[in-house]
Amino acid sequence: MDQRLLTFRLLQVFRQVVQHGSITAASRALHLTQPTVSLQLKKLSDAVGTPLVDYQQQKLQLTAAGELLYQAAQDIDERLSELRFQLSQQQSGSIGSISLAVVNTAQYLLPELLAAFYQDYPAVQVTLHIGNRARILERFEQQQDHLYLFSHPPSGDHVHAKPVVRNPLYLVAPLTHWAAKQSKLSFKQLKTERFLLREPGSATRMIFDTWLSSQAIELAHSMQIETNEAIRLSVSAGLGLAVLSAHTLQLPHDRLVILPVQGFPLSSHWYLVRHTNKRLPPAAVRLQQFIEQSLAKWHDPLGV
Amino acid sequence: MDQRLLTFRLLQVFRQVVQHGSITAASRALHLTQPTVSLQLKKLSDAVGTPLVDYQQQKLQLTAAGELLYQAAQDIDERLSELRFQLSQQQSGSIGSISLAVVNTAQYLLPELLAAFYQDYPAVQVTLHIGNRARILERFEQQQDHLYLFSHPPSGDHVHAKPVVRNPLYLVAPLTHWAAKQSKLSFKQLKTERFLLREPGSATRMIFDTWLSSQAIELAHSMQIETNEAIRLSVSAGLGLAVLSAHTLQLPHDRLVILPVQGFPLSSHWYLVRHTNKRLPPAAVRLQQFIEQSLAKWHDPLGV
DNA sequence: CTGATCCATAGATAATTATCTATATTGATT
DNA sequence: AATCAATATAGATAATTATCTATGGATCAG
Repeated sequence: MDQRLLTFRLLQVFRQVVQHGSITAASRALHLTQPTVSLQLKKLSDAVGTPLVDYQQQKLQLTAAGELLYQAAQDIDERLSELRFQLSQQQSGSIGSISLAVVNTAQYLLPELLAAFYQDYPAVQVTLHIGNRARILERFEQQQDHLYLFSHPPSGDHVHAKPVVRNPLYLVAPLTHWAAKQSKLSFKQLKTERFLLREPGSATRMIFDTWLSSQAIELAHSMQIETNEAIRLSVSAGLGLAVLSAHTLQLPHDRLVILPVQGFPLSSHWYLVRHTNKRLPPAAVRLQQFIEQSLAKWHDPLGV
Repeated sequence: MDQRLLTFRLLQVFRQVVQHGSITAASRALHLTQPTVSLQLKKLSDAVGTPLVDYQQQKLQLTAAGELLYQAAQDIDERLSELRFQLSQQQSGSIGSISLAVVNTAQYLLPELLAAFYQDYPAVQVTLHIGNRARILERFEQQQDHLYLFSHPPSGDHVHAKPVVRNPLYLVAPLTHWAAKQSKLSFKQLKTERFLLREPGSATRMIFDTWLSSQAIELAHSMQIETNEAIRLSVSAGLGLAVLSAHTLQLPHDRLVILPVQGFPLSSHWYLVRHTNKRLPPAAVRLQQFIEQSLAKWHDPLGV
């Protein structure tokens, strides 16, 4: 068999000849002239190297080789139909696998959001990577994921960042703190307090540091703690004050009080980030749209 | 997906790109220039309607659509390989289904012969049709079989008949018959005896009738019996004389004696017959060759 | 900053496929 | 013998495929 002479069209014409039982009937069905179909059949038998049809009392029947080829032609046509269906599903975004990477704090945003997404797109599979900002930045640089969620996105030509929700940063104190009773404070009143801070490079830390610089303020005492969860627990226990995202707070459970300090909450956003050059598959486009639409509805439960 | 733009060559080139990991490497493997392969890949993605490859840090990887297409291309290539193998097996004659139709008497020839054939061609399937001459003639006219075995073949333009073995017709008598003691007889001495004959149209009957006409002899008494088996048993029982094929006799079991009548045995052959216009599949060619070669070795156990 | 490597595009050509019309051949039917 | 239906072949043309060379763009290593 000479595969170089084989085309999908020849196989299609052959299948029509078999199914219609004659060259003339097949030519009518295909809107071709009878000599055209006859020649196509001849070309196909040349490609195979042996006759494909025979006539028994003027009735067309397949030779053994023709039977084998017909079955293969059916299998190939069926496989192409399945491919067409798979592609249409994949292109519609209703099926696929997506990789989403978020910094630690963003994990509070996602459980309900992803649960709702799965309701709409049960056949889409989301792999969630959670890490500190440095780790997620590394993944971004290596283009390991489709989408990223940063509160302080990287910058550069290859970064396509879009704010999707506000992320107010509140100054919090333990319930028993003297400042808890005040109705209005300035930050200078608190500059001798101990502040519990995240590691350099974390978004909250960067934003707070930037604000302090803009106010020409230096903290007297600070203590570095690695996770927001530990910071919350430490503030409750009276270890000091802290700046935390509204998305991480769950008052009144937290046993914290938000201090009404002038200039607070610090304004910030969560950004949905993707690589500028990376083409998103349809399912990732769906997830992006879903995140944007869902988070657009978010209202700060702590704000006026 | 636009199947009209798809060719086997495009799929083959695509598979090479994936397997070699780059367009340049694939072009070297295919002995094509790099722009050629790049353009083929673009044509394929145009046919599918979406990009098939992506680059992550200058490293080629498949998109989701590319994964689907690659799998389908692999499946199709595998199916074509299977077809090629099946065709080569079918063309070699080592596989296939054959229909063989023989008249009643020829059934004695075949068991050992077909047993030996199956030893050499275990994957060939032979369907054997046995009937009287009229029935097999009908099958021949309707081109229902690949091969036929006649002792008196039909004639005409569409008949391709080849003698494959001698078929001597002996005159037989019961052991106790007066003629059994003679060392030399002429037929005229027996013309008053009762002859047990097959039905008109049977080969043995036709050949014997032809001989009688050539000798200007008419039988005084005759009795028609439908099967050779019944004729043998009847001769043994003393009902009369008969003309039987050497292939049907199994002396001494038969309790018969062959009369040494001048002009006997009548000379006859078995013919392997096929339709002139009917193209034989390779396995049927094998069977034909096998039958010819096997029966060429046959020696009449009753002759000198 | 330069050179190497890989990929994409433009322009071009040869080969091949797909299709047409015209007509001859074969076999069956009237 | 004439007619009809189906098929095969010849000659021709338009469309498409497959491939080339030339060259520009992007990225990385030295």
